[in-house]
Amino acid sequence: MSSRHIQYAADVESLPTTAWVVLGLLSFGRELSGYDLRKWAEASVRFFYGSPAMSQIYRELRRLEAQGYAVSRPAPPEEPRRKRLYRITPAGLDALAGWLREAPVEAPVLKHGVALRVWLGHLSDPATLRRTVLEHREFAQRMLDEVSAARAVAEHDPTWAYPAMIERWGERYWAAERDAADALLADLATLNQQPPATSPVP
Amino acid sequence: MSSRHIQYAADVESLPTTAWVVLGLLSFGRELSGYDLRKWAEASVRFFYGSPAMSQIYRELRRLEAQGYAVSRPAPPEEPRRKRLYRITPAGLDALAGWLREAPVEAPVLKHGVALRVWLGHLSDPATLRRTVLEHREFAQRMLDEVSAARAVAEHDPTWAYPAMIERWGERYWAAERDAADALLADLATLNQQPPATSPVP
DNA sequence: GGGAGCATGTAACGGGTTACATGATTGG
DNA sequence: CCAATCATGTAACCCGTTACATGCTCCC
Repeated sequence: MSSRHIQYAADVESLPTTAWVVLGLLSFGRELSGYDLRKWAEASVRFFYGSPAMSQIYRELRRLEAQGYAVSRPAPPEEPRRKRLYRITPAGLDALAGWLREAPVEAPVLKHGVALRVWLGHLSDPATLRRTVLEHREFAQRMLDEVSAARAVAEHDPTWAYPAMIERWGERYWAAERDAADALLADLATLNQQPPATSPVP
Repeated sequence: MSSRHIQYAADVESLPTTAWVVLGLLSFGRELSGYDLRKWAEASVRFFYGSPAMSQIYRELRRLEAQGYAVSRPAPPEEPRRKRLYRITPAGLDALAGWLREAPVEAPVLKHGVALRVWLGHLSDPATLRRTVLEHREFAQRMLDEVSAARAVAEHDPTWAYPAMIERWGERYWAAERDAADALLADLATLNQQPPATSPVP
């Protein structure tokens, strides 16, 4: 109803990024349920953007459908389970492409509880710190293993070239995270050797 | 008022992590204003946990004081500016140490808008993708420079051993982030060379 | 004089979480 | 038969953000 001419954005009540993530999953062309989307997000998006809660996914799906960016239908009776399948619309593809073109890229968000704890090391003890970092090292290794497994699946198919590329990126990221944990463990060790630093013979 | 005997936690209506971050800043012993805390967070915590909004810091300070974890006083009249200075209390130190000892370490939160965009590369174009990643590369380099500068300040003082250690960790983290961006740029380049991949001689 | 930075807040909003509720189907 | 998984939601909560309001002081 506005008198302005706006090309791509008649009604863009700008959606939260999570909505674009969900629409992004649908943009690969498959018809999926909320549950499916969750599983897939756990196996892909999780490594670089976390994975939204189920309830959040359902909310975004309803919103996307209200916006005309997706359509849904109940699964046909042949399907054993009652569920609702979502598909992206041309308008949805357009909107997603427009978001990619125009929305400014937000700075990456990092909340690193392990770094926070070491930073407050003066209120902790060496053993606890060491254990915390070691657990994180194992977590990073696990993430690396999982993202590697995910990548192995969709390799060599040009349709999945970009997801595969980001999975490679994820491998590098989590390998670096593991290595940084190792370096931190080494730093912690040298710090603990220092206090009795009245070294007899230099 | 409870009949139970609970050593460290008579009334722990568990605070959000941001409150512990603010209390953590105060745990280094200085008496600071909300504004001071914000500046300091920008120069330290930001590199591994983001930096909360001013309004959030003020809110947490009020809450910490209500809990008895911090006390405040107006700055003395000698100070040119009207402000309120906060100091950690023994109870606050106790509570923070208790949190470090007992609270489970949350998994690190990562929301990487650049990875998200490349993951959706099929809806974008090579030039845009390349520019996005390049900008991120520069962002990571900037973060690296800034954390290095911060580290240079407090080096070699045992009081700041743990913060310095985390600044070293931050340098590794942001260097790795920059290198991962470079690797991603290389991957993007090879992908763009591939489409005319009817290679004449294998 | 005026802009940059100092300093403290209030108000509105909403995104994303956990907890809860419900019920079907599959497979050991 | 019973647990795990599939499948979809509602309700409450609150963290954290942006936008706004206010006024001071420093320095060019």
